[in-house]
Amino acid sequence: MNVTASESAEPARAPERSAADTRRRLLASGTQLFASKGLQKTTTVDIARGAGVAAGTYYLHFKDKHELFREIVLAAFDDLRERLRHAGSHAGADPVAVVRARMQELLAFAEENRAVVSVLFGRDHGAEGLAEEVFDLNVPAIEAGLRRRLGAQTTLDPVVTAQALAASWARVVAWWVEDPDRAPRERVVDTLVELHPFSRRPEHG
Amino acid sequence: MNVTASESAEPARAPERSAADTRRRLLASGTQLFASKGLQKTTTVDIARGAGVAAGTYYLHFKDKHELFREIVLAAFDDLRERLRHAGSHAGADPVAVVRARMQELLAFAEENRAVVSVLFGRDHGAEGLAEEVFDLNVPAIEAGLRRRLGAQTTLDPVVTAQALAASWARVVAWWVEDPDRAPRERVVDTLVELHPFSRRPEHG
Amino acid sequence: MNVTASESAEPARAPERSAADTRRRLLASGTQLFASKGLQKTTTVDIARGAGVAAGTYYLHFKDKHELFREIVLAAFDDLRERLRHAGSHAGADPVAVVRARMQELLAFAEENRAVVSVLFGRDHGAEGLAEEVFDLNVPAIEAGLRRRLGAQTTLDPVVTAQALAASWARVVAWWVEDPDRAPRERVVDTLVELHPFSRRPEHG
Amino acid sequence: MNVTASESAEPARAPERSAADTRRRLLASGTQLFASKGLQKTTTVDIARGAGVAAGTYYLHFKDKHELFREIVLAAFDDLRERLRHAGSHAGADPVAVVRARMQELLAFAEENRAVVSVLFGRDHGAEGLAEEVFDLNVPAIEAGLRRRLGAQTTLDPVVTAQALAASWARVVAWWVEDPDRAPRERVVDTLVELHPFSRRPEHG
DNA sequence: AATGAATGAGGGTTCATTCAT
DNA sequence: TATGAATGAACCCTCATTCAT
Repeated sequence: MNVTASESAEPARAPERSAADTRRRLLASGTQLFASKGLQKTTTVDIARGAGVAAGTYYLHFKDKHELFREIVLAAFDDLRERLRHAGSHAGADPVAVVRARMQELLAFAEENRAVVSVLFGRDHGAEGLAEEVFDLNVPAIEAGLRRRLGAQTTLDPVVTAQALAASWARVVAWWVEDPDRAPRERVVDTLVELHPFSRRPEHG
Repeated sequence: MNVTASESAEPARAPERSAADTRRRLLASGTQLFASKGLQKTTTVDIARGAGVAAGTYYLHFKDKHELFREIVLAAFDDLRERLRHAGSHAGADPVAVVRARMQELLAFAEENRAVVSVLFGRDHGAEGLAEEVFDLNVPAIEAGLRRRLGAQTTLDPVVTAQALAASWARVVAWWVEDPDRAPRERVVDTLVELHPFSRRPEHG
Repeated sequence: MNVTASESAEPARAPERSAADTRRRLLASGTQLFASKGLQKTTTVDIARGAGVAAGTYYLHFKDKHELFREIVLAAFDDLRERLRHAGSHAGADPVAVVRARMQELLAFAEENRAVVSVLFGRDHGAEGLAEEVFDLNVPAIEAGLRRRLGAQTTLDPVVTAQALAASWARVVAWWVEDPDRAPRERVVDTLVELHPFSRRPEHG
Repeated sequence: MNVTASESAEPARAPERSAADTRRRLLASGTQLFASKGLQKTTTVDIARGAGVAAGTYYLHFKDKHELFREIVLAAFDDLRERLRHAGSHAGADPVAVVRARMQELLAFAEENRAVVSVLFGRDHGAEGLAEEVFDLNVPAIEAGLRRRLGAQTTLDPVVTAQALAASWARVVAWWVEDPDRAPRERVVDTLVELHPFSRRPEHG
């Protein structure tokens, strides 16, 4: 990943104004701007300026305005998905515990990546549907989990439920991230867990 | 204005290419386009063309590109809100029955106003937040209802729950309206009702 | 010109909403608007509205936007010219007395026709040069007067002097009319008279 | 930046199609067009074309249509004011000599900057009052000069006189610049000097 | 890799003028 | 005469993208 001329003399330092670094700074600048103004009101020139480079430099790293957005969204989703998977697999066999672990992880992620979460889940700032599409990719997984657990004994339609859950998580997390003082983190987790169908007491006694 | 039943004295027809009619056609054209391409990709020229009038005519009826959008959103929300209120007030005292009546009304509205629902609840098409803002206006009402019913005996935070519910309804309705064959209407209603906290069996036997 | 149903009972009154009246009102509305916003920022629709008629009515009375302006300017100049001629011819043979009489008349006219004076002499509001052209038509007359009186004995070029005088009168009158409290009318007259070359004491004794 | 006399080390030429150069060409093009057609009839596209660049390039250098105009007017007035001040301060103590020096400088300036003078003093081409406003800024200085010299012994009101003089200079210079053959430059100077109140022989003997 | 000036298509908006009623 | 909705050309301005250096 790095360093053109690292022999041994320089223990760690390198001309870290390298291409990779510029790319990183463009990503950071873009994330910031997309989170605050949305895709459509953010210009490539703004992004470049925010990264401290000239306008044309942007196009050495990304083929057009949308590629940077795509990159941010895809990387963030991959990261988040990985964290959620991991959180779930460590929670034991109790489905409610898994849900809780995942909600906790979701809010932790949100707290650490506020700008990114705004881009992913915030009300559209002209995102052209990418974030939404990627988001939809995860709905089937939710649906599968529901099917597995709920079986046939409820009136809950798994597809509809998956849509509902995904939307409520996205909304709550985006809302909370805007201002984490709106509610204590644990309260949010508790509520999301409680709202989940798995928390529902068995149909009969 | 209501020519349909005119006596006979009138020569024949009124200027039926009246301003009000053009305005209506612009609204229809705009709704269609906003639903399919979003606010930002829709041009005033498109809207005018869709209404069968010249570009400048748009501005005789709406002061700028956003006024038409505002008009659609505000009128639709007013209409919907009224229908929901009415549905609720006819459902008796059982809170679950109220929820069910409202979900039914919501889906009926969606079926009758597919394009409008896309604009209201669809994934942002560059809506500049108006639909979202208006939507938020309704969250407090949901929250108040929750507070009244849930009391202090649950772990559900009313604010968080309101966000979650509003988001899930919006998403489900937008998703369903895209293609009503995705699920039978009653199935959707049942699911939404079941997911609502009021359907939850009381905490203690 | 008028009256659909005037029998005889009404001695003098007539539906003075006749064509001539509409025309007059358009002229008045235009004068007002040209004076306050200038030719270019005034729209024909504004003029019509100001006259209490529909947009299209304007074109029944004036062939285009400029004809109304032309009318105002030409009529006002004719009126002013006539008044100045008359004032001069009543002032006797003393050239300075003639100048004084004319300056007095000019300021009287200005006071009575503030809006019109703004249009005629005010700083261009996008007047497309008509007022200026018409104004120039009067410079030769001033020049002729100077030639007659000054003869060859001065260093004053009559053409240059005529330009200078015309411009100073126009400017002073427009400036004064904006707010007549800026200087007492007689003071303005005295100054203009004093500045006129005829007030200059003879070259030699 | 000043390439003209570069040694030899430099490969050959700098990007002489530099921003500063383009900016200069836009200013020149704008001055030309404003002088001939006025602010309002000049389009930014015209200006760009006149400068040999694309339409959008205009906005890299000026934020809107008026900024270029402002720039021209302000720079020209600054320049002119400086030259007049300098001319006056070199003319000795005789007030008439000062006036003469300034009138000479004014006409020299006009001859060297015909287009700019048209913009500054020409009959309004829809200038939106900027030139006029800036012009007015100079009237108080004229007024102060008059007050100092004239004292209380005349009937001349300094404010009115200042308006009259400023207007006559502006008009004469604009008129003369349109076609300098209209009068020999010295003749114009002589006339303006003679018309100035300072040239007036003392009130008594 | 980087620069940054330049490009030019395209969108929103205005308004003088027309014309069917 | 009057109405007033409609027209459509034209203008200002933005910004994603290119390219010579």
